[in-house]
Amino acid sequence: MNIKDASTSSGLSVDTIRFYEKAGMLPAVPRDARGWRRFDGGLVEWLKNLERLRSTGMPLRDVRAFALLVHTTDATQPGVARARLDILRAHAVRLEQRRQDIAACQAYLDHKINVYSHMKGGA
Amino acid sequence: MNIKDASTSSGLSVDTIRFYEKAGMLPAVPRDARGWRRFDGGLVEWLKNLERLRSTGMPLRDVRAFALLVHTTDATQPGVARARLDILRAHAVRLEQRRQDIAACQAYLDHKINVYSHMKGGA
DNA sequence: TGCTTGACCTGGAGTTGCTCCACCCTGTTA
DNA sequence: TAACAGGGTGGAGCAACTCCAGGTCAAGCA
Repeated sequence: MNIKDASTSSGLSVDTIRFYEKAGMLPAVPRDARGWRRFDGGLVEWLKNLERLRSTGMPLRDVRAFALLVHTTDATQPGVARARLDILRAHAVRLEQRRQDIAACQAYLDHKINVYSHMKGGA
Repeated sequence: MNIKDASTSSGLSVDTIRFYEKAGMLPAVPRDARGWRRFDGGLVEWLKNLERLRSTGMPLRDVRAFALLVHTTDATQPGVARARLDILRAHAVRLEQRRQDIAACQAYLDHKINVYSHMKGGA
């Protein structure tokens, strides 16, 4: 699979994929004879994971740390699974915060939309 | 109220408040004899609105457009309420997308956390 | 055969939205 | 009178992309 298709299936832009590779968030990406990146199923799955984590606000430094743990260590070794868990749990906390921010903002929007909708000049 | 207190009650940093003023997202902020900004109740409420909108990802250009509409136009004039509604409704759509992203990521995290938790080296 | 097209490559500049910093002014407190 | 706390400004720095110029290479076509 070429980078364009990897972009389409992962939801990351072509530029972002190249940026992530440079930033050390991908395992070694194989190249063909022309020097083009080749993406197999495992790599595309990893890109999808990155998209999930980033679109919900995990900082790049955490993503990079997680990537390093996943691609260079063995989760069955003592401490490694724990280190990965710490990063994921921290993100779970962040998600809960964001969920609440969104709920609060939705309440605000519902109220304002209701107010404006009933005005003379409104919808 | 000084800028520090406005920061505390709005949840925006002092630097961010000054940045928003420069970016044209606040109505005229009165100054005292020393040149210090003074924030009254209405201004603090507006800062809280900005915090809600920004923390949930409304782009600055939309916030700026909304601020301009709110502070320089009369919502009872034809078209004005409608213009404000358009911006708020666009954000409501964005929120729904984010809610879904978060739900999907939460499912991913739950799965991964479960996997790592049951490993030898895990928690 | 040479020419154009299209998909990729790289390095680097530009953008958004803050965040930090150095340096300055002023009222109060010891 | 000196230090301190709270503000002010302009500008640099940073995160995370995004865009762009200029280049390579294989395929299609006149």
